[in-house]
Amino acid sequence: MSRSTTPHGRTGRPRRTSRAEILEAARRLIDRDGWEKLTIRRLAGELGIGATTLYHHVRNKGDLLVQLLNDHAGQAERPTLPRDPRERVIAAATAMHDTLAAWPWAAEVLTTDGFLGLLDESALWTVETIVGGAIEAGRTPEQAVVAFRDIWYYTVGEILVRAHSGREQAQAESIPRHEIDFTRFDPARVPHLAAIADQWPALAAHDTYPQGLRALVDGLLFSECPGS
Amino acid sequence: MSRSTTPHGRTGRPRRTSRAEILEAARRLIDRDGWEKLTIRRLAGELGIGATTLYHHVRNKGDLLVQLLNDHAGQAERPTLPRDPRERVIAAATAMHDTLAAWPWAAEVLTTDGFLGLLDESALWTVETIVGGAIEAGRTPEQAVVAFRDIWYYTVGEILVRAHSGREQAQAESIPRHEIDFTRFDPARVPHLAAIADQWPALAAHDTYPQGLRALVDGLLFSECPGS
DNA sequence: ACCTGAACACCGTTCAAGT
DNA sequence: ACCTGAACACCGTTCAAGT
Repeated sequence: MSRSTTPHGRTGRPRRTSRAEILEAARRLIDRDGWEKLTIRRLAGELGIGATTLYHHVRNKGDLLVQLLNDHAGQAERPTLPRDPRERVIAAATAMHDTLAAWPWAAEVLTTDGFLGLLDESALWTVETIVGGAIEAGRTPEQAVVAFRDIWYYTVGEILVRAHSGREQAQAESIPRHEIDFTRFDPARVPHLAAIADQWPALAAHDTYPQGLRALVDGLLFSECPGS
Repeated sequence: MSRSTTPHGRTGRPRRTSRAEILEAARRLIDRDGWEKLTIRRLAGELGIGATTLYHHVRNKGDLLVQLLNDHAGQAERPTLPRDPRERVIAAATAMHDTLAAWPWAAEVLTTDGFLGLLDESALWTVETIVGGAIEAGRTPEQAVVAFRDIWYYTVGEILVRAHSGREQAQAESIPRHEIDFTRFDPARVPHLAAIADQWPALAAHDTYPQGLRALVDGLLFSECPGS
């Protein structure tokens, strides 16, 4: 009982670096320098410890990311869900989207079909809500799973495209981002692109996720002409 | 006229490494070792030249990928397009999808909103066809661009998720892919997931791109109850 | 039980020099 | 005009050793 500060009752050298400290430092690093800069070595530097010490707290870099992700998902607040199944599916998908959009690196980690196995329940309520809503809308469980995956594909695609677009000025353009030369379009070969050329940049700036989501949900779950 | 073998009429040391050779070696490397292994250094090794020599033919790694991508897109054959606008949009999106699915790294490169500026016309016909089809279906040019982008998000998401899932055995799982433990789902908290748990792996194996695409296209372009 | 430096096997990219 | 080795500033990860 003389060591009430070591809860596990372990003996030996007291740990100087906690899981919470590591995740906090990682978040600080991401917020300050961008998530591309989150490396094992830099994180160790941020913590003031040797790079190799980190491997006593984290299995590898992937493990670090998964821990960070679950922590992030756990902190996001759950919206109140509408009764109507269509609106409920949309609310859940939007919550999923917004949580990931705030931390685009998470989407990168989650581009894995087995990603479900890595999430804890604080993040899984979105999946549950979408599948449940689809079933309530009259789909079979199989169709509901397919609907979830299609919504997932759309969501992750939107986030990744936007995340990579956003790094424009942040990164010293490794892929040359020469402004799109729309005048180059040959009206004879690509007439619609040529006609729309000058409006494209303005249109590309819009956030079209919500409309696209509604279209996808309607097509997946309510294709028999919504008339209620 | 004494140097008809140097078409540009240049003088000096003849080039030993051509653009075609570089792209061919890169393809060989990708096919043999996987695209994660395509590095400037390995590619140079494959060609039997110094890594730094490559920088006389390629601006940087991003430039190499874009060249490879345009080359790949140029070789893909164009399907005959249906007259019906819905089927035409779907055919174009599917062609886009299939071309990228064969080379998933391309999708990674293309997760950039400015990607259009990097493609040449052999790849742009899909964009043109989708935008044109949407307009023919009665959408405004603005809506047509939004529709294209939503289809693009869905397509790129599907490919990236599948590409990263496929590396399961290829890569020494850096992110732990412990088989999803579906029994862990608490029926009280995630009832639908718990109920569907045992069927999930089988459902996840299915290719749902075509159905999802149809749903999205219907929702985007034909939401006013298709009854023709 | 916890932390460490040195080392391994890599990256992309630049620069001054060679032919 | 083309090609080169050496070097710079990084990676993730492992291992034997220290406290």
